Amino acid sequence: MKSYRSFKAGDVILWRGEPLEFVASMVQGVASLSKTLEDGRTQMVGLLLPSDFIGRPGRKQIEFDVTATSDVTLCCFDRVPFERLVDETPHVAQRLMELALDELDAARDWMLLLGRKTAREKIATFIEMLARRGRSNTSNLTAQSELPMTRDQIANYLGLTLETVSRQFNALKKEGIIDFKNRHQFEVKDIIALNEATGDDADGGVLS
Amino acid sequence: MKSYRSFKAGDVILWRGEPLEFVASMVQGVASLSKTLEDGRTQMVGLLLPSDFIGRPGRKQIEFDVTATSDVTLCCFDRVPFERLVDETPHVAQRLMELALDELDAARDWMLLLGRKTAREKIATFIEMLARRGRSNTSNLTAQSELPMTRDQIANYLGLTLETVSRQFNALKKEGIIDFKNRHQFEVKDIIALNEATGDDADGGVLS
DNA sequence: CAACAACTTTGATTCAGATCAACTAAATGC
DNA sequence: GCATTTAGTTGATCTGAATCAAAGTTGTTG
Repeated sequence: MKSYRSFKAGDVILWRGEPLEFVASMVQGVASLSKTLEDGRTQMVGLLLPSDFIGRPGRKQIEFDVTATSDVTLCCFDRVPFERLVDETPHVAQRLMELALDELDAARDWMLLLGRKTAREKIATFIEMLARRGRSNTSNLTAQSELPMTRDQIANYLGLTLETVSRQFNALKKEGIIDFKNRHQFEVKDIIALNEATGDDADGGVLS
Repeated sequence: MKSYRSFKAGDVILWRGEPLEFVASMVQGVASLSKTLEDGRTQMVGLLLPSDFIGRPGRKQIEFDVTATSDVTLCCFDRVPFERLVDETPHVAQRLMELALDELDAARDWMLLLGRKTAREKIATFIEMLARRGRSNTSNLTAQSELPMTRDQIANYLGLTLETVSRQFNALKKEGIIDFKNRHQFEVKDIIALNEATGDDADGGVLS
């Protein structure tokens, strides 16, 4: 009923349109949801971090590709018995609705970012999100965080090119707002300036 | 329990963060969901057409403004008894989940548009969507459709400026792909060319 | 550890779409 | 039906980010 599956960085976990045989919970690693245009331009439409859920109650297929961004472990459940469980347990159905609404809110925040934010604002928002959501597991207090993707993947998430991502990271570093321990570990040095750089309402994060 | 409410074009139906007193179904008109940055840049994150649902099962507030784009009539239900109905009727809860997943799919398609499509592709996608979704009520066969928003609102929906919207509409008109009866009535003259101009996979619409 | 591949940075140049600025057409009110 | 306002078009110019083009780094593998 329950099984673990592993994927290497770069592996495709699910293709768009493929029948969904299982639902899953992210155990470790980072995966991305992405959509592609005819000519190959791609846009990530979601990130899956540990504890996130993969699956669509009542749907037999998905409208995007799911790809392992880093090495990934999933905890999988067969779809059919899982759906039976959902039908029989209102509490679980309710929880899934909450998750769907959270994803919807996240998608809409990202629409604002993609449609209206400058490259600098996009990068600042992305860093701020990682610093908040993907806190490194050793301590909750250090601002040291993982950057779990390549510049190219970040570009596809933010609707930019990898060159622009690189330039904006280095601009924020030069200004002393962030610092890099190495290419995939960063630290927020000035959270106030970072928040200002996102373009969001000052109280946006506090209220939500 | 059930009541009708009317709004004039431009009226704000709900503000972000406002407690949700009611849920509603769109009876007529068009409303938009939008988000705003500190400095006033705004991005529409959804459109509500007749028969669409306003409300968030289990949530007491919304994360965006809802504004009447044209004159709007809503059929409203008090939130508390509605939630009781949802809790007691699995079938209704299931239907709401379906609606949420549809919105999520729509949001993700729009993320691809906002992040990766050119101005021309955005306009073509928008027209194609209206021609498909908002077919004029007199006949299902004519390609005559309503354009239920101003150039400025369209720009906020597509992540463009009104000038660019105007230029791209006129470019498509000059190419004979669409034609305008007046500013708010258009007709698709060449559906093949329009589809090509969207940048989507040729089979995208057929499979979904 | 050398050689190779993958990723990142940096610089020069270009271009799509934004911005600025008139001007025109359509609604709305008196 | 004329005046005023609001919405839309069109042109000129500017600019942020894309594209093109090397180098420089880091990581991997025999």
